[in-house]
Amino acid sequence: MPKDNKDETAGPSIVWFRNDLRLADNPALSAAADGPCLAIYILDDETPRLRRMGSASRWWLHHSLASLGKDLKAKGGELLILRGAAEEIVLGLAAAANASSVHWNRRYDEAERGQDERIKARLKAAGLQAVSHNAHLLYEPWEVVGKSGGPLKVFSPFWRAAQAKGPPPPPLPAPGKIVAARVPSGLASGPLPLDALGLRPTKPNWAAEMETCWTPGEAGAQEALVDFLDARARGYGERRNRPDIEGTSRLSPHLRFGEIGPRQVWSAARHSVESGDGSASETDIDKFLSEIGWREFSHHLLFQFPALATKNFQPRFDAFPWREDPEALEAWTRGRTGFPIVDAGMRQLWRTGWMHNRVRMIVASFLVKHLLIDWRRGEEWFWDTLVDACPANNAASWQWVAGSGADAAPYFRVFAPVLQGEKFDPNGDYVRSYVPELAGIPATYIHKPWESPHPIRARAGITLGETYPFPIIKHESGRERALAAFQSLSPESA
DNA sequence: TGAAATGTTGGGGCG
DNA sequence: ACGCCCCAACATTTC
Repeated sequence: MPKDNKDETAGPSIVWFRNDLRLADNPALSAAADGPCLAIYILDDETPRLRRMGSASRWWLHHSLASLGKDLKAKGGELLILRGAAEEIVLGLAAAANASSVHWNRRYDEAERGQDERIKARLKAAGLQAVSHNAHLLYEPWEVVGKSGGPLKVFSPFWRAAQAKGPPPPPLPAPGKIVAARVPSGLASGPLPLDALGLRPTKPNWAAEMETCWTPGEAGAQEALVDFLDARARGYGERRNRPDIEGTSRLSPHLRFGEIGPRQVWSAARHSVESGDGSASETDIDKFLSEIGWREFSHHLLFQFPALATKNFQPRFDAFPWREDPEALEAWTRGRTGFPIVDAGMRQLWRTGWMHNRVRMIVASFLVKHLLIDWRRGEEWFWDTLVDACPANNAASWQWVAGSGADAAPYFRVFAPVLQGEKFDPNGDYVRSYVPELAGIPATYIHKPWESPHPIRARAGITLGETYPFPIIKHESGRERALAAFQSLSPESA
């Protein structure tokens, strides 16, 4: 960045916040905050082909923007909230403010990249600097390549190649002080109060419980990371699979909105091992960082294959005989499949905007294999209901489970909901907290209430088919039907 | 980052 | 004492 020869008479810089709602380790902000700057966020529901953010994400976004606004103000800056087609807004603002440069951190979704390219070209044509930075990933997708120079389609070689590039650069500090430039008047669409975006639910306030279990914003993200590394990272390799305990970092929505960046996570995690004051072992931390690796891999795949959310990565899956079954889909989304671990997961998602990763695999496998419903229906539901819904992770993970993805789970891997429940929620505590009608069933039967002796159900106040559903499909027959359906596809080589 | 079926082994009960 | 069966417990393969 031309720092030294900055023309003092030139106009302000603009920093355009997107998926990077933080002050620290934010290269675009640091570059723009060199002098007077305008910090903006644009809610763009208008540009064609841009995927409209889901409901749960919008709730999160509201609070994250509120937090960012406060944090900027504390440094002397100001966050301008805008709404509309970003291309016209950025160009219009840059002209009205007589800006000298516009900075942003890169996005990796195809439509978003296209938008950024168009804006960059127009800004440059207008004689401005338009500079993109990396805040979202440890390594740019195009930097990690195989020996032959091609994209890597299997996780392990990908992650090896990425790590072989050496440690990522250390995170940047937050700017010490920010000078807010004067907001030009007479903009076609001027700054709005945050509430005017209407990001929060109104009619039924379905976000009530979400308010109690999340702290959106940079401070909440840092707190989550520190809590995790200090107290919960020990034994991560095992504990991460247990939905009944707080064994994961719960950083996903913070990473999604860039309230914390992967370089900060990487640096803090490595430091906690090397300094010896973290509780976790080298193995635990490597396992944790490999989850960051999966996030990188998802973005790598999305970059190589932009249609990741809508098209099978393996074309042979185009012939898959998916079923239309609105009733089964509804039972799945509402957590009424009759399989307690599946229903608990779907209700955790609905109530908290998040689901434990192990349970995500179980419910996804159930939708795609037992119900034979297209993975895209699941992807769409998750997109709307997850606070961490991300174009890369959500699509890559669904394709992974369906078997249609890169380095995907083999088609014959069908999760058995009862066994998974018994293995990873052994006392049934997770089920009890999200399927309260089963609370009175003892651990022996909590994952298969239909097998419990009648007196036990009576004592627990359960009448199957009334207070809790019968399984909507028998596991064994669902499994066989799924295997037959997958068998009908042409082999991988074709 | 499965599950189920099938195969193998080895200890103990028992005729 | 010996072989036989049963069946965990583990290992392998098949889907």
